[in-house]
Order: sequence, then structure tokens, then C-alpha cells
Amino acid sequence: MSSLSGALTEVVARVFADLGLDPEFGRVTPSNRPDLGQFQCNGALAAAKAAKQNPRAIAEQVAAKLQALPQFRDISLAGPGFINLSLTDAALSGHANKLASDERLGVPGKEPLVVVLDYGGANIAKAMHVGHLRAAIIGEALRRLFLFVGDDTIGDVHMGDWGLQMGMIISELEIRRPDLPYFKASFEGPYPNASPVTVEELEEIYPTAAAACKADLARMEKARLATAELQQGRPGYRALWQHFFDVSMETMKRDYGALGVHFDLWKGEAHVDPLIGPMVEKLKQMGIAHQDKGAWIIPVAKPDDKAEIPPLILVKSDGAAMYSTTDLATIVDRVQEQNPDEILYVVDQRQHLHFEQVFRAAILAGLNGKAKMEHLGFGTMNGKDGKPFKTREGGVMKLQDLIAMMTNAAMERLNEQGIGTDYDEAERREIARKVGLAALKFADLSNHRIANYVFDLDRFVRFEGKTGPYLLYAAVRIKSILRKAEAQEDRPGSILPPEPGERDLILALGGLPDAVMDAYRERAPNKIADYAYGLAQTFSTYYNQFHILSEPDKALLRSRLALCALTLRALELSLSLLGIEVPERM
RNA sequence: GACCCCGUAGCUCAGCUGGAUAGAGCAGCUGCCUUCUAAGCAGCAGGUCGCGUGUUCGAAUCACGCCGGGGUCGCCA
Repeated sequence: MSSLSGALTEVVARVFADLGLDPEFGRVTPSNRPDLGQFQCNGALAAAKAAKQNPRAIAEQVAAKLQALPQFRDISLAGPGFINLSLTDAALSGHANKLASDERLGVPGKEPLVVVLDYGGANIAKAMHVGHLRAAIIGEALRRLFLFVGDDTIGDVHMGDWGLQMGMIISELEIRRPDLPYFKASFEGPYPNASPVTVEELEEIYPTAAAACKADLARMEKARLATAELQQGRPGYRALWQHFFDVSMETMKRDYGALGVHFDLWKGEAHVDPLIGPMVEKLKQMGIAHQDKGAWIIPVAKPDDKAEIPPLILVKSDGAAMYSTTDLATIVDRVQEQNPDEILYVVDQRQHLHFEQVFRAAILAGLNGKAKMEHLGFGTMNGKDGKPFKTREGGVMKLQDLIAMMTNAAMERLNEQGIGTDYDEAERREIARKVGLAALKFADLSNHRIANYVFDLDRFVRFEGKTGPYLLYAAVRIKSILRKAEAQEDRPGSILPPEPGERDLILALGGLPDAVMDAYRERAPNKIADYAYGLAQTFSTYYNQFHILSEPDKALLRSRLALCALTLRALELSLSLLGIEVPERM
């Protein structure tokens, strides 16, 4: 199946081809002039340019051939050669009935690609904060989208657990507690099973250490040395690292879990450590890596570069690996393990140059197998002042706190509305959680990925208008209607040719595949957010115009129930692709 | 300095593979709850699409140049 406009495109493209014109010009889209028609095709204008003919004449020929087809209620020409098309009500209901029996709601299937998505980036020893939010939310939405469209997806958290930050923490702990066995070179183990620090302590140690290193060169040197020694395999440091990893992993899983973000792989930078040595050796032998100022680098500049692209640093002059090294080795790992067709990096746009370097180096050395690599950057979350978001106290807001805040606001709303006073406490909490998360995710996903966006707490906590809760509300009202219908023994039936007020709803339902495929093609979840909002609005209009349950004509009632059920499925699918859960009632 | 991203209504944002009269939400103003959840619906008002030049029958959309904001530019991630 396809969308309504997709089906029309096929028809009109064939007509263009019959006229000896490029079928590409037959593209049909929903009309931006609903007063003139439901759909439009502007291809006659472009075709005329290419064929050096009169656009109006081409449009007339196309229209004449379309007239012979039964599905059109109206075909008209306007302006220099716009073709306006409207379907008969029978064609609309026919499409709606096909949708109702199609599991994929009209979205076509495709040959699966193996796609690795990298959207984690949480760091060991660092509490997750709002800065991790976008990668998680956008990445999860893309993973679900790719999976639904038909690819084999692998989500990898790719946590930060191998770089200089580890050396900072280890050296800080060594300064504070030099007596620990991990620091005694002569210690022959075994090391204790329990971690010497809790995750809360780690979350304090890391920023303290980072600040100290920034302020003091000698202190930084200590951290660098510890990093290099860790990577070279010093047993005490490795044992310590394992403790950090284990205690951090717990909270990381808790936080991603609370967000409803799933990963198939919980690998980190450290995981590819064994691959680094052989990879570096190979790159040296290939002559791709060069020694420069004590470091090993890979020049990646090209003659036609607009800007000078600095070389990738493969091995630092102190012998340690850095994130460019682990990112390359991670590509090697992924090619070995999954042999992906695509690797998508959902990472802050500020790292764009880094990925350009990594991709170029990977391609130079042929490390990427058949994989196309793509950096899907996203903008920064800023405060109202246009600077990166800070709490009123000037700190970073922890993810946990943000989620709690959204949930509380939702609970308050529930209380205000006086709704759900008869629900048990557990259900109320569950509703508040879903509403809060929906608000958070929808606010993020309805923005275009690449743009920075303003994180305004006051606005976030409002649930009116173009928000996640609005969408849940629309879905929940439909569920309520269907439950009541079920209780009075009325069930969805065949969809009848629509009355004028029903046409818009079917047209909106028929557009879902376009939204999904556009979002897929452009890796842009906001297209789905937009679609879902538009559909919810169209349904709300419908809901206010027709009172469904009181319809005395049973066939009509069953038709309307079917439209409701179909709308609910379209809404739930769109929302699930965004990672948003719908409660039964709210 | 070079390069990248952004600049659309008072505010927050869609729209950008060129197409007709540029859309939403919030804020403001008018109406609509004795029938399915008013977290809603109907309506009004609000715009030199940063500025300029160019390409085109046609530019918010493409190209070039400015202006403004953000970012990046070899051993942090």
C-alpha cells in the first residue's frame, strides 16, 4: 500500500509517461489550496520547462486523460498549469477501508538494511543531565522509525568510559586515598569485590578532578599518566575502572529506562580497547598513519576542502588513545560484529568536525566495510538567555529531577481537573508519568533536529496547545468512545463514503505513510510529530462536529466507530515511533 | 581569520528536493460544557520570511555578498 497522494502519484506519473514526459513530474501532494481541491500536481510547469512546451497545454492533456478515470470527483486547472484533484467519496472510503485492514496503515515495506544507531554517549561517573536528553530522545525515535520502516536496527549506547576523564578520576582517588590496594604497584591481589566509591561519590569526584586538572598543569599531567597506564593495562587501575563501570552502569540503566530509551548493546569505548593495538599497527603499515610531534596522526585533508581539515589524532604523544581512536576502533568492531549498511551517529552538532575526520580516516583505511556513516547532529538545549541551559542555581539539571518535575506537574493537572479521583493511586501515578514524559519528548521532537532550542521550564510544564499531552488526550478520548461503544454492543464496521465533515479525517489518515517515509528519508522525527499533531487536530474537529455514540443509524455509527478506531491506530503508531506511550485514560 | 549551523507573527517554533493567498502553539480579544473527557472546539487580530543582488514564468526555499546570533578549528569528549 501507500499513501493517498502516493497512489495518485502513480496514476498521474503514468499519464505523464504516456505523453512522453518524465514520470517524475507526476508527483501529487496534498493541496495547499483545499478550497480548490484535495490534491495538487504542479508537474506540468516543470515538464513544460524541460520540454519547451506550454505548461497550460500539458496540464490540459494530463487532465483530459485523468478525466477518464473513475476515482476523481473533480479535476481542474488553475493559474499557469496547476492541476487540482479531488477524489470521489467512494474512493476515499475505499481507501479508508483498505487502511483499516492494513497492519502497516499504508506504509510500504522495504528491503531491510542493517543499521547501527549510536545515540547514547552517557559518561561513566557523570550523572545524566539534560544534555544527554536530546541524543536519547531523538536516537530512540530514529531507532523505532527505522525498525518500523523495515530495517534491522542495533542501538548502541557507546558510553564514554575510556578517555582522559577516567585518568582524572583515578588520579583524584589516588590523591584522596593512596592507601587503597589499587594504587600499590606491588599488590598481587585479588582486589576487593566491592567498589571503593559509590556512584554518588563518583559524581562528586569527577567534576572536582576536572576542575583541578584545568587549573593545574601538573595535576593534569597526573591524569594523563593515569589514563595512559590504565590503557596499557595496569592491573590496579583496570580493577578500579571495572568498579566505576559497574556502579555507573546501574544508574545509567535506571535513567535510560525511566526515559523509555532502549539499547540493544551496552558497549562503551573501553570495549574496543583490544582492537586498538592491531588497528593502529595496520594503519601504520598501510602508511596511512604518520608520526608527527610525538603523536600518530592520519591526515584527512582533501585538495578541494573549503576549510582546512586538521588530521585525526590516532595516538597521543603520551601513547594514550583518545576518542577519535576509540571511534575508529568502534567502526572496526561494528563491521566485525554486525557488518552494517549504515552507521548513524546521533551526537551534538558541535562534534561535526570530529566525525568528518573519523569518517574520512575510516574510508581511507577501508575500515568501514560497506557501511555508510552519517552524523545526525542536533542543536544545543539553551536557556531563555540563549546560553546552554542551567538551573536557577546555575547548575546542570539532572535527568531524574527533570522527569520528576514533569511527572509532578502532570499529577497537579490531574488533581486540578478533578479527573481520576476514582482511579487507584498506582494508575494515577502511571498516568502522570506518561503525560510528563509525553510533554518532554514531544517538545523536543517537534523541533527540527539541527536547530538549537530554548528550554523554558515554564513553557514545558504547560500541557495545552501543541504538546504531547494534547496528543494523548485526543487518543484517550477515542479510547473512551470505543469502550463505551463496546459496552453498548456497537463495534466498528465498514467505512461508508464520507460526509463533507468526514473527508478531512480520511485525507489526514491517508497521509501517514508520507510522514513516516519523509521522516525516514530525512532522519527527521519532527515530521512525525507534525503529522501526529495535525491528525489529532483534525480528529478534534471531527469529534466536536459529530456526536458519534448517539448516532441512530447503525451503519453510520459503525462507520464512524471504524474511523475512530483507525485514527486511534494512526495516533498510537505515530506516538510509538516517537517513543511516547498512551495511557488508557487521563 | 577560515569553515559549519541558525535568523520566519510580541514569544517558542514548523514549512526550505522552487509553485497558487507563508502555517501552528503560546500570549491578547469573541463565542461554545443539562449528549462521547473543555488538557478541547469555532472565530478575530497579529508577517518588509535578517538585508541586498542574482537565477527563474515563479524564491521563505537555489546562488553570491553583507549583517546579527551560536559553534568548531591537532593531542578533552
